[in-house]
Amino acid sequence: MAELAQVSVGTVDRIIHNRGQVTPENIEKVQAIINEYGYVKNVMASNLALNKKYRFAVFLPKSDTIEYWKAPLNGIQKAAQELTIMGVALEYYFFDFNEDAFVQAAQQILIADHDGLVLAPIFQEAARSFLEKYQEKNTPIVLIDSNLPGLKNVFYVGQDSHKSGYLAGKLTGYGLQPNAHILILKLKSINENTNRNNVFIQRIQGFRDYFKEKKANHNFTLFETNSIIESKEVVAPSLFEGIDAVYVPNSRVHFVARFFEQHHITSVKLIGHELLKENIEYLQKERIDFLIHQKPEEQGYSAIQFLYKKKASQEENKEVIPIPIEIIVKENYY
Amino acid sequence: MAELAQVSVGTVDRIIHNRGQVTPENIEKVQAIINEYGYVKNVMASNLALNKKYRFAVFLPKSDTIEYWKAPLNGIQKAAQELTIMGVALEYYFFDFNEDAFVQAAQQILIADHDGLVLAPIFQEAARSFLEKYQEKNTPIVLIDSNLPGLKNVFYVGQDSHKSGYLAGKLTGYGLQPNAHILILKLKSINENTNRNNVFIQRIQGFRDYFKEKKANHNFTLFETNSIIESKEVVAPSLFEGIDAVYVPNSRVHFVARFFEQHHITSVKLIGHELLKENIEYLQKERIDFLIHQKPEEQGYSAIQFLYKKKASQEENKEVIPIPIEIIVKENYY
DNA sequence: ATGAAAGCGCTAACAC
DNA sequence: GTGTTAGCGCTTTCAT
Repeated sequence: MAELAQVSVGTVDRIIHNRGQVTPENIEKVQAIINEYGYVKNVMASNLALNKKYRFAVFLPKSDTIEYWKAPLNGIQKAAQELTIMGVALEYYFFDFNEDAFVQAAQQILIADHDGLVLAPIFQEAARSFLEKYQEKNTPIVLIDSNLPGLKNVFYVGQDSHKSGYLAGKLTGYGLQPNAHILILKLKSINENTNRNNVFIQRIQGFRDYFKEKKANHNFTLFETNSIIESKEVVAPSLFEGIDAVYVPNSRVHFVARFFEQHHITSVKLIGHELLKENIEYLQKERIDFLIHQKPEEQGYSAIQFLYKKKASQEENKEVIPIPIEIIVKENYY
Repeated sequence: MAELAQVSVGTVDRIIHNRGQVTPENIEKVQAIINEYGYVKNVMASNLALNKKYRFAVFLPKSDTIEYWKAPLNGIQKAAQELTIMGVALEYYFFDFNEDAFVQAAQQILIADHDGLVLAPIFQEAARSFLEKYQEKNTPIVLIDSNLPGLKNVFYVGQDSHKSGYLAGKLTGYGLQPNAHILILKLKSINENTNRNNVFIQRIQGFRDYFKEKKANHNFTLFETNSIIESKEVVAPSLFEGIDAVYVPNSRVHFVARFFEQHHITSVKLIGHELLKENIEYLQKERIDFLIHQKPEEQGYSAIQFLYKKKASQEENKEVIPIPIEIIVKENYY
């Protein structure tokens, strides 16, 4: 910078980072030049000189067994790649999908040393007590996928479950006749006793709220079941008799689609969540009408970007980073 | 890099940029180390040393009078801001929405000197002859918003009009009864004689194709009109009698929504394009059911990012950068 | 064919 | 309180 015009680089530096030790006159002189010439610091040179390193911990379920967790990981890796030149390095802690494994990984994270943490708080209680200890490190924490309300100093990049259930309600209701019969089919999954289950519950609540608010006079009927239909036997086709639309609040809507396919059930609308491969397959086959999701890759991506910005002190203050809710049909999937 | 392990920085540099002047032995030695240690060049240091500047020309209609053009400009500015530290500077050429102004601006661009160009080829013929001359500069060109087929060495970041019309067909047809009556209402606009008009034509074609392919047996009826309904008088409410759904292939769907509002026409589905303020207003009021768009900010953003990557030779080779087609309803607008 | 050295813009340690 | 200086990793020029 044009320090030549006035003083030395040292002084300018002290002023810019207001480390004090400068005469008011000088600080004014330099400020004037800054304003006049519209000086902006060269981030690259700065980073080069600082040679800063950021080490973030990523705490997620193993994604080689559960497709659902691949997407956020992809986003995380993409962000990591983009940010390596900024000195960002990730340390992964993957756990098997059970509470013991979660707790064990948590232990390791506590003894390790990082500049930030992103985690999916699958096991609510375990996550809570882990985070309480972790918070003493005074290092930013970003929750992903499902929230853990009531913790302060914890950021959230994830879905708005109630809102997406509400949207599902809208799409389901759109074009249905009055007195149509809707079935909410909550298929059991490994998430049954986890924090993810709250996501499904909130979606269902959102779904119901939509009809309560908008179609109250339409005499909709809502069933709810926890049946599993991975094997045909568990559910009888009769369950779907007289039903006009089925809403599956978790990612298992493809089971229903397959069931329809096998039993030649057509003309029942089918709405679900998440772009899992199998869901896409039935979307393409036009067995599923709508899939709703909040780009999970983007959640992972944003979480890492957020941590970086936070550390590089490029402001970034909001507590919740919203991810748009997207509507996917066969015709706009790509 | 670990040149210390072998030779001097100079030699390493020559190898990395293969400028020759190196013994095969050395090039092998260094290559080995590169592979082993997974060396990746520090882009920031590189840029610092190179002190490179990129100047891109942005050639768009004035957006202070036409809301439609604000969005891509926003995206462009966002990208510009992110890339200033990479030495990117933009030069804007805005023109009034007429061919003369377009041609005049084009002249200026031809005499100026840039490292890349992004433009909206509103006036097809004028744009064509301009681009033919511009291509001699041998500098990358990115088309935005509407394509100009048949030009080579020209990239496109924009919408897929046929596909989005097709999607509009799907959403319109979803939930309609057989024998429903659909009106395609093409409202006249300033774009009538421009390349943008092709966008609308292609959307309509996509819309029709959807019904041809999927609902042929449903006995849909399609009307088409070029009426303007900015003043009430032009269109009579009777036009909408017996109509179940209206599709407006351009961004003027809010005129229809307002017309419905004024004439208390309800229970006619309304589908359109673009998230203009006024369209959003009627989406919120539930007068418009669906709005389809391909994030125009993202188009602008991607265009600039593309140019930068192209120049910084970070590969980037595809000719068409796809922008997802998004479905917006009241419940997922934010 | 290769090495040495200056400089890109900024930071931080040190000397005055 | 202020100036000087080395060095971040890379490019480029100039000797050798």
